[in-house]
Amino acid sequence: MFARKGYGSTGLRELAEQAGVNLAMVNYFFGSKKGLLKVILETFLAGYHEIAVQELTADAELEDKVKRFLKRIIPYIKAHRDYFIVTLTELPHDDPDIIEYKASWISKIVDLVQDEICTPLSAETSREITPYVIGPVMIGMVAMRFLVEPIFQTIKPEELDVDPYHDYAAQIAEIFLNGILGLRDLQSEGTP
Amino acid sequence: MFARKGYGSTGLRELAEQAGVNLAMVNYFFGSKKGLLKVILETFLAGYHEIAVQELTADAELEDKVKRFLKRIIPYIKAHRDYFIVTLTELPHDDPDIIEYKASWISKIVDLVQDEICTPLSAETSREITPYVIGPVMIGMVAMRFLVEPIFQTIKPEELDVDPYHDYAAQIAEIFLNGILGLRDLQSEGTP
DNA sequence: TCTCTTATTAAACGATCGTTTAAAAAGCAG
DNA sequence: CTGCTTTTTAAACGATCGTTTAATAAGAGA
Repeated sequence: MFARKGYGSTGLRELAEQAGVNLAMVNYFFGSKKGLLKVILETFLAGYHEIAVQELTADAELEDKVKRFLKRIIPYIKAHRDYFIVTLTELPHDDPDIIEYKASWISKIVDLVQDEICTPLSAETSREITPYVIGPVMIGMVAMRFLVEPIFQTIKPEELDVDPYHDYAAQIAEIFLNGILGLRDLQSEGTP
Repeated sequence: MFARKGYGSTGLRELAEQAGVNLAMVNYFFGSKKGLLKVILETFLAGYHEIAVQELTADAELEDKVKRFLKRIIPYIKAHRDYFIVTLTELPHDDPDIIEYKASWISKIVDLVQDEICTPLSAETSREITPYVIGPVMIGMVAMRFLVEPIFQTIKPEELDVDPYHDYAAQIAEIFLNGILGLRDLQSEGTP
């Protein structure tokens, strides 16, 4: 409901009703409405970070690590789409508590991108890109699709039967790696 | 206030107070709270679409068109950051009225990307990518930075004095064009 | 069974929500 | 000034908000 209607527009009564529990249970278990939001953020970001650590710190080439990361993170986002949308769209909102909480997670991911992508990248190529550029670029490439998908379903209903995410990870990986590495063969696997 | 607190969490009384007008004026001029949201969406999307038309339908090479588009659209988003955040973060929310309204704009942009990027791309290279992939990818690359910037300012306050968007358009253009074209010279202009 | 902790409930709290109303103020052509 | 439209105001509308309270029910260990 947070993902669909927005955090602020979701009432706890309707939420409790849909969950099949009493209204007071929300505050009893989560402390407050914001506490419920925090659990959503925590759940998604912890899972995201775990995948990033596992795939990006692996002992492999930069290219393979990025490919494997994308091949895992895209199904992860797809499976937890609502949590992801909440995490993303509630990002800039002004609660200092929430901001600082997310900052602690994102800080870890930034360090990871720095060590595992930016540093190897400047060694392999002559390119110097900060994680503050490349991080949002990578996430943005992957993520925006999920945000606009409800609208795409409105304007493109005839192709809804085929999986729009077929080979999506491979396509994103190729574009991203081409983008940061500068040169790649056009006919790589996964893309027609 | 919509960008900072979220649409649903923003009250019209506080909004009217910050605007220095009477509460009833909002409904008098905008009809409803949702009407105010629509004006924000209309304003941003109309400006975005206009830039896309001007730069992407120009008589030039695909590469130049994309570069020029990004060089204009990034300052545009930067200048209308709040409108952009509202347009983006209120994207998937479930009001059919809002969904259909945005769909009409995004449909135009999708057609533009199809005609001006995807079609020329499949001619120049052997690559077939739909606008439903490449559109979100391009916007996502550009946009995510603006979403996470408040958090970056928390975890990276020491570099706040330098403009984080210096050469940003050129960097994004290079990564994106490398990404979709597959091969590019590493030492292009604008990137150290 | 008894005791103590945990879970669940209905009800009410004060506050704020978006919207509407009716009247006053301002603006303006004739 | 006069008549008429547009703008602005204060007040109130009913509804819903997140949260709390106090009482009851359920559960679990001794």
